[in-house]
Amino acid sequence: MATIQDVARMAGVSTATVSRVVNNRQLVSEKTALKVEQAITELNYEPSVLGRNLRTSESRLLLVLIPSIANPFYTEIIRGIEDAAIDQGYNILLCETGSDPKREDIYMNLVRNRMADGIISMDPAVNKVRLVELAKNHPIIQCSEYDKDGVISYVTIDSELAAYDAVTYLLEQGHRKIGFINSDNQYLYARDRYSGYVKALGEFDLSIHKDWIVHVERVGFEDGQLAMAKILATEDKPTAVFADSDMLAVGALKEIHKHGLTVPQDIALVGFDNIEFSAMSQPTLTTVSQPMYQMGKESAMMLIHKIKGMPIDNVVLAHELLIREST
Amino acid sequence: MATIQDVARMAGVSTATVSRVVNNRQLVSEKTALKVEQAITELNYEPSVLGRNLRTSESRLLLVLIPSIANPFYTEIIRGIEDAAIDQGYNILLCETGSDPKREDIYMNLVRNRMADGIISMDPAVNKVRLVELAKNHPIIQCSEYDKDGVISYVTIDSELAAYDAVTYLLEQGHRKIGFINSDNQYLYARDRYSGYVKALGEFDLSIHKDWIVHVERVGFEDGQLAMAKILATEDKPTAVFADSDMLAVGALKEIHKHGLTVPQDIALVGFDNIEFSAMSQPTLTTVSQPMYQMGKESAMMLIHKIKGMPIDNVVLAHELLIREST
DNA sequence: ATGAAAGCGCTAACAG
DNA sequence: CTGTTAGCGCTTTCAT
Repeated sequence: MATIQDVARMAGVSTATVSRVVNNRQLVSEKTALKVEQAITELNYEPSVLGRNLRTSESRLLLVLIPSIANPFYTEIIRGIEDAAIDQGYNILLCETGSDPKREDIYMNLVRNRMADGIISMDPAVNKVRLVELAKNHPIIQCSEYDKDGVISYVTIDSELAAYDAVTYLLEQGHRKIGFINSDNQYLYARDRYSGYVKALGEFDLSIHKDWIVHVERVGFEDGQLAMAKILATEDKPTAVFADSDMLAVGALKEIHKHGLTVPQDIALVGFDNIEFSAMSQPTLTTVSQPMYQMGKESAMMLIHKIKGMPIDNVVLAHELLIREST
Repeated sequence: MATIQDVARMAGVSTATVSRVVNNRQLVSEKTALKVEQAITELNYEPSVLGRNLRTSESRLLLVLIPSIANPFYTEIIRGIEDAAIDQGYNILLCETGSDPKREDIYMNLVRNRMADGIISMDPAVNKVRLVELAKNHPIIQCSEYDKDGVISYVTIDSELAAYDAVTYLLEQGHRKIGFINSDNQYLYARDRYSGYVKALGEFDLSIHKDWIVHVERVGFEDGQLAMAKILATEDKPTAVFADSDMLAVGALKEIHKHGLTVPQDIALVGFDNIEFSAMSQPTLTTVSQPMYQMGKESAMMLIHKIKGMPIDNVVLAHELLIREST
């Protein structure tokens, strides 16, 4: 591996000149620049980012914390982050935490250690205390998940309004018995969506029917199945169900079919997130779509601005109800 | 940000001693170690990996190249890589290339620049020339995809045998008209699976029926739909279809339903990969399962061994035919 | 336009 | 057991 020294020696110039050629060609005379470039190709020289970073103390690497890459919800967001980051000369480091504090620690240390310049956290289960602590000294943005009162800047949608819109749509379709498969209340978005659900029912003078509300710990296919099984086991079954996530909805769908019922004839179903598969299921899923690509893009830009010391504001983006075959 | 110097000064020792406490506590007397640790917590010191890496010229970072994180096939593999890597004191850098040479370049440069110690490539469309070139100077492993004659070590399954097994199973079920949705022939695995398909048919004295074989450019849901539409448009429809990937199979499933046909009664369907969704579709998909977690684990271990200069051998793992509702 | 020299934060001989 | 010292590869004043 050739170093800047080797190039300098071969070109008969100083390392400073080589560095200039690599970074600011215009500061060097055409003639020497040519000599240097020749040496560079000859030696197959590639500057060591390590040396450069140590000197400039920036890595141009962005950390993206996600609980699981298996969750398709994050796919589009990440694409948005990536595009914006690369456009700004940054690369991203995808970190799957599995919501495991140990893994989180390893990755958070990467920014402490100056291996990365900042973090975009999308993990709703992340250790908030540690994250806030870290945010004191390092640029950190939350995407999708957030704290209302928090010190950490965020990009998100209005979860309460989104749930309100979905449930209101079902009500307008004539449904009066509406079930709700929701995430654990430890998550702010779950509490927000619950508020939206309650508010929508309230406007139609409907009261809460506890049996129709099921909380799940994880947001997976099986959890959706189990939750739906519980709802179907109630005496007075709902005619529509709003699920907090498409993964849950797809699980619910499977369970409904298993009971010999049809969607949307027997039970209407609304999901959340507009993951790729929600358009592939049988029937396709009505769902609340978040502007995921844009969320990613916005958070990357916010983070980079923060890294550069520019002022930033929280961003709340608009959602959209996608009406498909399941309602 | 405190540096090792600050800690040394505060503890009244040399930087070497601080370094020892951080890396090899046992080389330092209990008393001084305590003093140093006190200073470390006091100053909230975190060693800079940049400095360390520059010195040791290793980053303990592994690059994982995938075409798309959206493809669930890679999920389990990555989990395997991650577990093995973390266990060995390495972290992984997930790089989505989108099979775009420019993106690939950026990521490949990361190892040239000594930001990463090695690469696990899972991109079948990766620029082979560049990869082979890079492999001359840097540790690189291919996972799932590979070159038979190649210089790059790999972990994979026997694609030909896997396809042979799947098609033979359909033949044993009594099917004689078997369609095949295959990836583009530029991919070695596609050619291998074609051989397996031909071989199985040959053993039952069946000849190739060109109309029943459709090649797709991408391995997505829509591609599966389109391919199946073509097959269903043939005069003499097959009674079974083998798809090169579960994503294709799920698309095919949708198309079959659209035509008012039933699986497996009218058409039996076999997928490939055993992605999570293959167990969620309606009906669930018979599929060829690759030992994805183990593939990931093996490739990570191989790469780390290679980085450490240990000798390594190619690995071919066993597949398994998972019989479910679609056949 | 170019070179000399200092130093980013760390580790690893070597010496004591 | 501990300190001294010499860099790892690079950028960036400060001179010239």
